[in-house]
Amino acid sequence: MSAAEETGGEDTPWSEVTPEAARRLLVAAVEAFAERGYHATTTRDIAGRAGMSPAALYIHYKTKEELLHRISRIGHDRALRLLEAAASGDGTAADRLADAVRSFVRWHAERHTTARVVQYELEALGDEHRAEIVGLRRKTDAVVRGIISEGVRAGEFEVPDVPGTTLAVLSLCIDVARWFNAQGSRTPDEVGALYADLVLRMVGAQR
Amino acid sequence: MSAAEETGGEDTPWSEVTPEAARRLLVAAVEAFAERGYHATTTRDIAGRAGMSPAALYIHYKTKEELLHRISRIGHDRALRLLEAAASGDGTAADRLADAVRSFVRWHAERHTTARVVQYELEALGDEHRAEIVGLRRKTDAVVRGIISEGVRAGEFEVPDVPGTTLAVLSLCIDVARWFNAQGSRTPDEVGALYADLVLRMVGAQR
DNA sequence: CCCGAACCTGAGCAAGCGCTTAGAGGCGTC
DNA sequence: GACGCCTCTAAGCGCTTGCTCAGGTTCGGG
Repeated sequence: MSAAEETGGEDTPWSEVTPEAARRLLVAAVEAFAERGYHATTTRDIAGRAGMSPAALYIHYKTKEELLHRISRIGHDRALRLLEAAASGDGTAADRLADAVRSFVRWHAERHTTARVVQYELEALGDEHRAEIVGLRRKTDAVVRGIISEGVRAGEFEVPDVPGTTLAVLSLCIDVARWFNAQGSRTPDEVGALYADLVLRMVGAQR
Repeated sequence: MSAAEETGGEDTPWSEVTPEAARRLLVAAVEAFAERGYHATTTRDIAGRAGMSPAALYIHYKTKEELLHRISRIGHDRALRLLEAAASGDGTAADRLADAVRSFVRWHAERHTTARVVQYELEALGDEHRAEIVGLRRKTDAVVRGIISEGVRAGEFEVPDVPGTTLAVLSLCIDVARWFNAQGSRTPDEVGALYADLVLRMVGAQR
């Protein structure tokens, strides 16, 4: 089992959120935001799903936007750590790229509810919060570009446009959150394997 | 110039919408929906951008949702026609696939404002309208899967999972609408060329 | 010159929004 | 057993929302 897979299994997704009532509200918000979108979700809906009155929300969070920020922050952190774990593993660049894509995609499929909010509700954030998240996304981009660059330098990959290919690889992986359906015929593992193979083809790795 | 490129140039994007006031409202709605999202856009904002009073909107459209449906319908029609033009061209499967991706991606980049609404605001549609649009998307999927299947049958491509690869190719192309920025360093043509190359790699075409 | 149809506006309604406030209840501490 | 602290609720405030409607303007045809 690779380094990425060891840290990929996430048993208690929101364990960093305390107290328990705050976590219940946050989980309810993730569900609601993923289903309807941030703007179409009401604070009454979130509180209702958590079994509380609307006012209870404001004991744990200053605004509805703070809820989105917390979700986005934690999700981006986790996704970034998955990529960094894979990138820092040993093995060829192809191994590490496949590892990174596999665990990144698996996370986006398995936790597609969270991922949808994290990846597609960015524009609802306030200016400072959005800037913070954009910083995390740049780090994500740098990790993937790093692996691809190393593969090119080592002669493993054949990539004419490294930044463009990096963008495409990440775009492909992220969009899994949009279309993935838990009732569909593919498991997160299957999608991860398929995508790892496709990405190795994209960078011209000899497979 | 290929068949796809001939029909790809779209001079008067919303010429099918009449009268002129209805078109102005629709263009304003596209801009607003793309910037803020459907739910965060108010009818007052749309009417304001079109230089009219809020009430004027309801002379031309029954509801705000009807505006979104019209936009989505026209956009999906146009994207589907681009793909069908490329698919029905002559040339190898690789030629046609590259052609399809090139024009599809170029449309998503060039008209990324429209494409963003068309591709990412689907869930704001009412049930019957959404069902209609989902039908168009299935057609889109079938066109791409058709080209890839033909390439496999002709021995041009080497694809273990045709439906999965089709899904990935379309996902990759569609997501251009999300990240493409007109002020960025890449032109729609450049992105189209890059993506056509990447997709040929994904299907294992000998290039 | 007037009519009717098409188009548009100003004013506003009912409903729903994010968020606040006053106060009730539980709980460990002294 | 009175205390302060934390958590939560009932009620509701001020505002915005999608949408409506009575009435005004414009204009081609008779």
